[in-house]
Amino acid sequence: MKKMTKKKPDKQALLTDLAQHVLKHGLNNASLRPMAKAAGTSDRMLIYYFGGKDALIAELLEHLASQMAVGLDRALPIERVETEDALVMKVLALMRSKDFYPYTRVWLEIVAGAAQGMSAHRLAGNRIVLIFLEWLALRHPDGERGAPRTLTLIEGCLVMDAVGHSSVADLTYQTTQSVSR
Amino acid sequence: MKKMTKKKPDKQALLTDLAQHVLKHGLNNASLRPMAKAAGTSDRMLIYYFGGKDALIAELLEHLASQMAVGLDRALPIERVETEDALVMKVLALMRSKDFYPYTRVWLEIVAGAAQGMSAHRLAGNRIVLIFLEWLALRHPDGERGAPRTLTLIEGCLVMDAVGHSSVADLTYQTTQSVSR
DNA sequence: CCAATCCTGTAGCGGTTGCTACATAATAGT
DNA sequence: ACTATTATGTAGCAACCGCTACAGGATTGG
Repeated sequence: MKKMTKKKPDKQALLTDLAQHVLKHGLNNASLRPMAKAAGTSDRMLIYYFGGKDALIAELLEHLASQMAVGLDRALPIERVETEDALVMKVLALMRSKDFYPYTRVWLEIVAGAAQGMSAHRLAGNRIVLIFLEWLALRHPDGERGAPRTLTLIEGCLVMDAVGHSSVADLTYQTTQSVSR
Repeated sequence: MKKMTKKKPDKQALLTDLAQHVLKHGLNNASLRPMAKAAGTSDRMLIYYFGGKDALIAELLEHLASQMAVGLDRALPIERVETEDALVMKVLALMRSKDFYPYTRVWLEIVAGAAQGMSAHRLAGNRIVLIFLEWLALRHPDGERGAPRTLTLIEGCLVMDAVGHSSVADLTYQTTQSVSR
């Protein structure tokens, strides 16, 4: 009974194609048949591999989180930035960049889904924040002590960007002058 | 030819019921037939009144924005709060409250939709931010100069909340001590 | 009162959704 | 070589989607 020989045919490759499709077309309207076509298979096979759409989405989100992690690591070297403002500026430039923005977009979908109580989204979103925090801590002038606040600020900026208020977002770090706290 | 007598039968009342349904069940999965049932009509009539689903959603988002505005005004009196941190704390408590959270939830859906390029969502989201900024400026210790940064911070906190990282959100204002900027 | 317009219910259309039944081909293990 | 397991295509199902055609009822202007 040696049945554990070939369990995963190429699931990883499949996931990469699926992620590609979702990054381009969004997570909400991702239905089996279009995704299957994008991955070069049939809906029939997707369900065969993953067991159902929910499971597929869960694995896909997990994959996206990892992919996002390596993208982050590759984008900015591990070295401390002088000030929080400079760090926010750099990170925002990355998140808005043509290459990375698809991830930002699907990230916001994950957040919305999590808020609606979808557990897979909540799980993946939670992990992504952890990844991000760790990543930030290595570059933040205050290390892991400063990362949470900075991340929160960045997320707020992404929200502003999404609804066409990038200028509001920029106001939060360009003006370093005194703010009564 | 006096045809302009009864143009809007009760559209406003309809919108209120529709909004109620969306606040409870989410914006993404809002399809005509369930919404119609929630509003006491038929999908047939919804399309007759609004012209189509897209137009309905657009009007609905507009309605939600207004409803949100009055909700905000009613929740906190117009008086300046001592510090930014205290203000953030108060606003967050509101956004997380049982009564208001449905709005927060659909707000995140609007943001995600806007990021996906849905114009109605972008429009409504943009307006909501303006409403929020104005509302904040009247309560912020620094007035309209401090509102943008505070709003961005709050939005970031909402994102953290959504994915189960409220503690990260709270770290951003509970610790008022020095942060190198 | 008649006719024109407005309102609304019924039924259905063409499309998509996730998923399954069935048959078959390929690939093993012995 | 035979058999058991795995892999994959074809066809289709029941449910839902937004929307429309049609008909009849209600209302209103003349």
